Amino acid sequence: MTTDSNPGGRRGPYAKSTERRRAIVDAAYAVFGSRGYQGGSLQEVANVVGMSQTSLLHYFPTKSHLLLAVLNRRDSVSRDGSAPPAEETMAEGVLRQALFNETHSGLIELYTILSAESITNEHPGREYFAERFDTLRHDYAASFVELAARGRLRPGVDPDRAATALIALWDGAQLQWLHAPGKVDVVAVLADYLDLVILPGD
Amino acid sequence: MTTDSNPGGRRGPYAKSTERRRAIVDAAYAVFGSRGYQGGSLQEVANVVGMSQTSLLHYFPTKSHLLLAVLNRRDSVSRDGSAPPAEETMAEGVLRQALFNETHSGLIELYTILSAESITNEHPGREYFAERFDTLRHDYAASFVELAARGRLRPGVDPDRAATALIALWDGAQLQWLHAPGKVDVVAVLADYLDLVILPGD
DNA sequence: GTCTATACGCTGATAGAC
DNA sequence: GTCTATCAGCGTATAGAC
Repeated sequence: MTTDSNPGGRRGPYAKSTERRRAIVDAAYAVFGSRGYQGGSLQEVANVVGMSQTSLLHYFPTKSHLLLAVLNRRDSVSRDGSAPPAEETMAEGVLRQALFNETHSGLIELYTILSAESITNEHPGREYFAERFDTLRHDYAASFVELAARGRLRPGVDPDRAATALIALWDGAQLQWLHAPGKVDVVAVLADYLDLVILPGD
Repeated sequence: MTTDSNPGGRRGPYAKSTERRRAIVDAAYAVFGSRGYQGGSLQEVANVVGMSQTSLLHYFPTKSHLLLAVLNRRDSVSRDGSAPPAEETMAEGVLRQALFNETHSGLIELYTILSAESITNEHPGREYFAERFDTLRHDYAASFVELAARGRLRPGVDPDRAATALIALWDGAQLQWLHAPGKVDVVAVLADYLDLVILPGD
């Protein structure tokens, strides 16, 4: 079983190469996270890795390619927090992830800057974020529908709009938190909303 | 009565100069709004105005100065929507403004991109947004406290966190709206939340 | 006040030696 | 695979003629 990212397998001749790629993406993750895509440079990424800028381009032909690699890696990073319990409600999952994010501000910075930066027309991350928001809305809406079926969604609450609201609340609260970490409690804000919308179980 | 922006008064020798400055800020507003601060260039702003890039620097010595002028102008632009009724509740004001924003996407783009971009350390707009969020939280919290005093705030809702949530919801919903205008209804999302938190009057 | 000319750094990207 | 050398282009900003 071979993949594009590791065609030779773990012990193959490309093992070192995939390791190097991983180190580059790690560095780019940090650079783009703190300066944005437009604000970060390949030179700076190369410095972090400890290689020349041209060597970096040997692994990723263009800056756009590197960004897409970072974005695809982001998801796996964010899931490394702790083993998610097999049986976990949507609300529990949201709060656990929000709590995890508090200790990984680099992740939030990357997400916040790039999701806003990518609304410009030619930004290479535009499609990624449009699709991501679509998927998130769909998934959370499904969770709210499920709650409604069990009579645990507050009457009058629309599942689709609640999904949009939950995501919006999360992103917006993180933005404020990045501007003033001491003045905003992201987890509490999310918990408040979920308590408001989801009725207590039996 | 003289001000820094118009030291000679309306008919003074600086009238043409202030007019020119206004045109430049208008152009910068459009350019930074669609490409961000880092993504936009002085050359592009100059092209929109119809002057050389160096002439532009005659009015604003650096790019940072221009950005600050744009940010300070932003507020007056956003208030031009329609004469706000003298007696208007906080909720009505929020929804009216959100509705106005729908027809001025450039304003939202500017705000969304710059508020995220400015979380990077050396961004010239950093202070502006930190203070802006502070002021907004304070103002909305005061409105929620007032509602609570009249028994119109849902029991258990914390005014400070509700203020943070309202702003977060607004920003986050606009971000999603910019990525997929047809799939997100910002006004509806805000109305849902306000209906949930504010109890109906007598 | 407006322009041309220009300085000078940094950008992403290419060519080619080793 | 990694490097040096180098490219062309764009960025902000300055000097100085008119």
